[in-house]
Amino acid sequence: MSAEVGRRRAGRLASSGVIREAAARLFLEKGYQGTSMDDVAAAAQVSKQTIYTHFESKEKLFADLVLGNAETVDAFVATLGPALETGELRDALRQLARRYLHLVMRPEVLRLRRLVLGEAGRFPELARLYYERVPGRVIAELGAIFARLARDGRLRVDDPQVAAQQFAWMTLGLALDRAMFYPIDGVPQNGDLDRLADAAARTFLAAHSAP
Amino acid sequence: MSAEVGRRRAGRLASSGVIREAAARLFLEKGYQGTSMDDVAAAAQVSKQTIYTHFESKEKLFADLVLGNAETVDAFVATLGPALETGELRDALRQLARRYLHLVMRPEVLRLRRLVLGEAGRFPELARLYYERVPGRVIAELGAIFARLARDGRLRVDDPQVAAQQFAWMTLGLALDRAMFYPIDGVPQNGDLDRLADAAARTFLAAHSAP
Amino acid sequence: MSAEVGRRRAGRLASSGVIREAAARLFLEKGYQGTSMDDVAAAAQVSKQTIYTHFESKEKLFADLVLGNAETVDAFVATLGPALETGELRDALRQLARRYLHLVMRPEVLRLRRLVLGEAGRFPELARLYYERVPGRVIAELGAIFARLARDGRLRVDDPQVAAQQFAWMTLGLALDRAMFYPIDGVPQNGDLDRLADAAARTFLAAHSAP
Amino acid sequence: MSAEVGRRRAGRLASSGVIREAAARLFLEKGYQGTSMDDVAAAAQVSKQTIYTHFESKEKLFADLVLGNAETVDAFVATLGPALETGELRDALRQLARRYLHLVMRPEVLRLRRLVLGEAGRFPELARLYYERVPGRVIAELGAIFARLARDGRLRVDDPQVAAQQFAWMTLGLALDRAMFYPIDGVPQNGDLDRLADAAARTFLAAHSAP
DNA sequence: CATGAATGAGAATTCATTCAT
DNA sequence: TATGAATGAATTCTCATTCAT
Repeated sequence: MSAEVGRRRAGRLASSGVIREAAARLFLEKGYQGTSMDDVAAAAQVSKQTIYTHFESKEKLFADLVLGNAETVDAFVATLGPALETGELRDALRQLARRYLHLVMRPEVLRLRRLVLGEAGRFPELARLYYERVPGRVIAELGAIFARLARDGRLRVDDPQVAAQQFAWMTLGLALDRAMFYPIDGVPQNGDLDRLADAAARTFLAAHSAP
Repeated sequence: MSAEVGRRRAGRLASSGVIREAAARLFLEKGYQGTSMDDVAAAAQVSKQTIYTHFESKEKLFADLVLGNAETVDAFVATLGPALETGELRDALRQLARRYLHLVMRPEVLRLRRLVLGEAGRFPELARLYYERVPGRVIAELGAIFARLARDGRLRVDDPQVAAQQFAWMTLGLALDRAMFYPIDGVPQNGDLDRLADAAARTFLAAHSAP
Repeated sequence: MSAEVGRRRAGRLASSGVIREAAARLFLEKGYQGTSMDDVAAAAQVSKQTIYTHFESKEKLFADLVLGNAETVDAFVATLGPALETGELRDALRQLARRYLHLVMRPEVLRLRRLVLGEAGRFPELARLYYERVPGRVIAELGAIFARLARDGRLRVDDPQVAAQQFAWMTLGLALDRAMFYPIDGVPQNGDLDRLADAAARTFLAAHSAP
Repeated sequence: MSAEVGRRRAGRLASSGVIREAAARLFLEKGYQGTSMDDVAAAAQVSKQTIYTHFESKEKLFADLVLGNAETVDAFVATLGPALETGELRDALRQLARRYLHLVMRPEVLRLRRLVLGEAGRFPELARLYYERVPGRVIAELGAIFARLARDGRLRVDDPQVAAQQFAWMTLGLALDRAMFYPIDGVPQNGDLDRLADAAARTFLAAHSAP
């Protein structure tokens, strides 16, 4: 279940990378069960045994894919503090809500999320890790920031963690939940997302802005 | 040969129901792919073919289970109007948030939700139906109620549908999302849920209560 | 394997006939294995058990159908003698060749022939019976007539049975064989058949007409 | 690990051939439906999945068998021209009729023919191909030869194709048709076949020999 | 005579994984 | 490192037939 990421040696890189990409594409498109090792081998243009040279099992290959993609979050999380702690809060929150929602509604992200959810029964540990590294991480970071904003008197909240959850879920809630149940192609358009994001920021501030 | 008319249909109804129950239990516990028709037959103590006498295919059996359980929602939805439109709003909203969150966090509900999400790729139509009949339905009803409350001057909202989403997702958001990724047994306790519900109601009113 | 034909009692007739017709239609269209007893029951609009009330088994039902349709041959065979033994032989032979070929190329006949051939492995006895009662019967009768014609000096043949076979197969040969291997719908048109029949009669007479 | 290069492909070729032979034996003996993939696997002493490594499906395996055996015809067809276009025609035709009939009445050929006929409903395309490559091919070739003989004044025919059909079916007709309906073991003996072949040649020449 | 429910024995096909080279 | 061949176990679904009523 450990990621096997980052320790690639030169020789392995070629096959390993090709396999990883092929597997990612197929898993995201057709699901875990819907993807056979034969499919992966064919898509990566290697023999099936070659996959087993690089990845112990289908489960390991899957775990590698899921956790290997958590990097996007790092970049996003890193921007949260700067974005919120400088300049005017109202505007910053609105911008943040928009960016957050757009990020989460990207097809790859939705697909990965659905994939992990769908296999949470089979891979509980993996699901937990994914949650902590991706959605949980954003909310935790947001909570920390809200705490600092509250301490500085720029926000009025009782429990910053709870406030972070409320902000996050007011923003994402419906759009994300709907997207999980609907075909991922037919996802709402940018304009709609902006409206939702703005409304979330507005409500949040109406309740929590410092007097 | 004609004296035992009394328990004529016993055999039939019994099988159908027994199969349904066994299938429900297994699907919810082990997922769609994780449950074989042999498993269902064994659990229901009927022959495999008997299942096919009552249900056209595994897919139909699955659909029957998923949509057959949408009734719980009817009861809940029916209480929304009365609960919110009489008496003091603040208290009613808090009570509602609690009831809503408790309902959604019931293990059967979580399991079914996860099951449907996990199979949304394979059964897009079914996922859509489930969404519309269950979570979508609650939010739609809530939106209608908020619209009436706004018209009567008891609530101050721009767009009642958006407000409904915000209220619903502020309430459920984190708890539900976390539960989807974690083993369903280890779900938060009542006290925690109440805290979250109360906080959601408070934030919502802080932003939207009539002046 | 015995025919069960002709001993119908009033009460049974209704169902029995309906079943027989439905079975005939289905067997001829979809083959023996391609037709399930469920199909027959559905087509006949009776319960499956009702079929078993009238026919001991699927095999018996099949045999009943195959042998029950041999009656068409009786009528045709009865006309052979009169047709050939009166009037001018050349014309009579040509007419006969045409009628024979048209009869055999009728879709129902082709279908039944193919059906029996296809199941000859499973039902050897039935195939033998069919052969004797249908194609074999015509050739035997033809042989007898040719013998009489030879005795009367109207035909010059060594072995009337062999002559009958030659006449029959010169007439049918290609058209029939081809039809067995091709979809039965796309069968040659009347004009073509007539040409073949005429050519067969001509060749036969060129070789065998009395001096 | 690299010393045994000599028998490298043994395993592979062995399996493919063994499977093919086992399948041929079983299909010809018990028919398409009568032969299960389990049977084939057992007869070939390989696992069922190994069959699927070499043949995409049961249908493909069947098609492979049916069309793979068309080569016998090549050899026979190649001899037709030389046999008929040199030497005395009367004798050549009689010899040809005998060889043709004997070839067609070989048990393997009869069995394959019956197999294809029996499955013509399920595999129309395959039946068509078989017809064109095997019986149709012989008749077409015969027609071409008859055309040349007619042009050279050695044969007197209106339509060489029709004459070819008549010759072929006078020769094969009865024996072949009967054999299709009867158990293939109890087929007529050589002497009988020769009599039929001779009679066919005689009749054909009586009608068509040049004056 | 008629029925709906039930069944046991197979059917083809798929899949993750390993072996010999 | 890479491969093609091989496998055993499992899966969904079908079918002719029989029981209880």
